[in-house]
Amino acid sequence: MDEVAGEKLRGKHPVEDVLYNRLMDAIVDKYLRPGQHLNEVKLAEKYDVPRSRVRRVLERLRDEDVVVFELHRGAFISRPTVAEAKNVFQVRRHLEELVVSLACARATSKDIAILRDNYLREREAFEALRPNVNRIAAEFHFLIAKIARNEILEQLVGTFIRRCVLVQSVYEKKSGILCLSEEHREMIDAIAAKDSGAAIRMMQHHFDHIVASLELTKERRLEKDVYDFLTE
Amino acid sequence: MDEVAGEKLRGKHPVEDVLYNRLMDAIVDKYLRPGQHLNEVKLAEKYDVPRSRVRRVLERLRDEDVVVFELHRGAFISRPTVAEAKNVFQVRRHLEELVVSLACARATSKDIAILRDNYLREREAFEALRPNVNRIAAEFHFLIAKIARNEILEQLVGTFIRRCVLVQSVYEKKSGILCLSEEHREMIDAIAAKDSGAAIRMMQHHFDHIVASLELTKERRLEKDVYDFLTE
DNA sequence: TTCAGCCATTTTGCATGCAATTTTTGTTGG
DNA sequence: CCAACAAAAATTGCATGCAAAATGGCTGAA
Repeated sequence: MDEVAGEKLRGKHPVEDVLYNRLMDAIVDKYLRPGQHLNEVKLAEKYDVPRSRVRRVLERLRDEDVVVFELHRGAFISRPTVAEAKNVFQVRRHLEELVVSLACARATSKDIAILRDNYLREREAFEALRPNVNRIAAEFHFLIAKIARNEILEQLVGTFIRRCVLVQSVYEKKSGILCLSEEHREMIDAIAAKDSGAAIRMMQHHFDHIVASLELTKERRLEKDVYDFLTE
Repeated sequence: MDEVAGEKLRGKHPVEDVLYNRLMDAIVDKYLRPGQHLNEVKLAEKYDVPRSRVRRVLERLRDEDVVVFELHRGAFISRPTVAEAKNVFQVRRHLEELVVSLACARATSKDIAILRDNYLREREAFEALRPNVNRIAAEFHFLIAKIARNEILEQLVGTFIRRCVLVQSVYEKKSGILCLSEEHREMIDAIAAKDSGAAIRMMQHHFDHIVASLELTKERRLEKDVYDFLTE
């Protein structure tokens, strides 16, 4: 999940990467929720970096559509609408069809081992009710993308995974925390067998289940909830 | 091709959009070729804007992978490698399969009319040997993306179209300037008939032909060619 | 003549500071 | 007591200026 590192040519700075990763992790772990305002000077003070760097990082996040800038109001964690949510998942689903197809053709036994390791970690985290299940599950999809051996696709899928986390952060039904790791396991088997037809079908079903776990009928506004917790 | 306009919320500025569009047009029209260095102060003087704005625009182009920054050397039009070229086209082809599929389902008669108009303009420009054929042809693909009515997909396809122009700018075989407008016409017919199966196949063949028109066997370095014309 | 090493120039990277705008708070009048 | 208005505080947007780094030219020695 760290396609950020190792970019010396661009005007990137290790300090910025730290802040970038912290913020992104906070978003993926759903600690920072959509609608949240990100104060530049406070972030700058907290991490002891000049404000210009904070701003640079926020702009980087904006370019990934993870935060939104409002004129003279600053940066906010972006709050996808229902339409955006559907569109993002539609595109991601399609992208990952290509991903598994390529992964089936190119996966080595070592790749499969890495996937199986991820499965075990996800299962373990799920059973122990650890909060980082989501991150491990997201990593699974990113690992397949790496196996596809198309760097542009890999990077693209990475950004879509993060955007989808944001969507889930807003629209996920709290009730049914369904276990999706078994679907991951089945997909690994299909990839290992190089059965791309089966793998693509599994991926489609997998996304059907994920989207089904979302409440995409009405808009939700999270930032209000912060104050509305009294009125409900 | 202008998904830039109308974004007041982001910290964007009309003056920046002008420069952005100028640069992007220059790239799409293959006036600015890959490897070209972009001097910040000269651009700033030419368009009479502070350097900070030029820089902002260049960073925006960098985020679309159209320019590359090298540390303390500045911005260059990015020069895709053979591997990148293949990967970009692979992803774009797959994305546009989804695009036509959706377009078939959602195209109105007005949409079809817009496409046919584009076809006529492309054909006309082709026969008149006008240099803007490429831009019109690129616009065709963008128009279909708009018809698909998925804004995220639309925007994404837009960036991939531009990256592919860059690839063609480097790797296109000079010899056979083949006429692709007929394939566009056939695709319009398929979309009008709402025959998504046929439309997808057409799109695939279309991309086969485009990729076939590229010389993707060896790396090409354009900026060297400027000087290598003596040695060949 | 040629090449290595050094200095000057050019160009970018980035921190600082000011101006513009929003948000909040305090006050006054109804 | 509440609403409307005004002033102040906070926060962002952005231009300017300086420091760091790379390129190109120049001198001197082999």
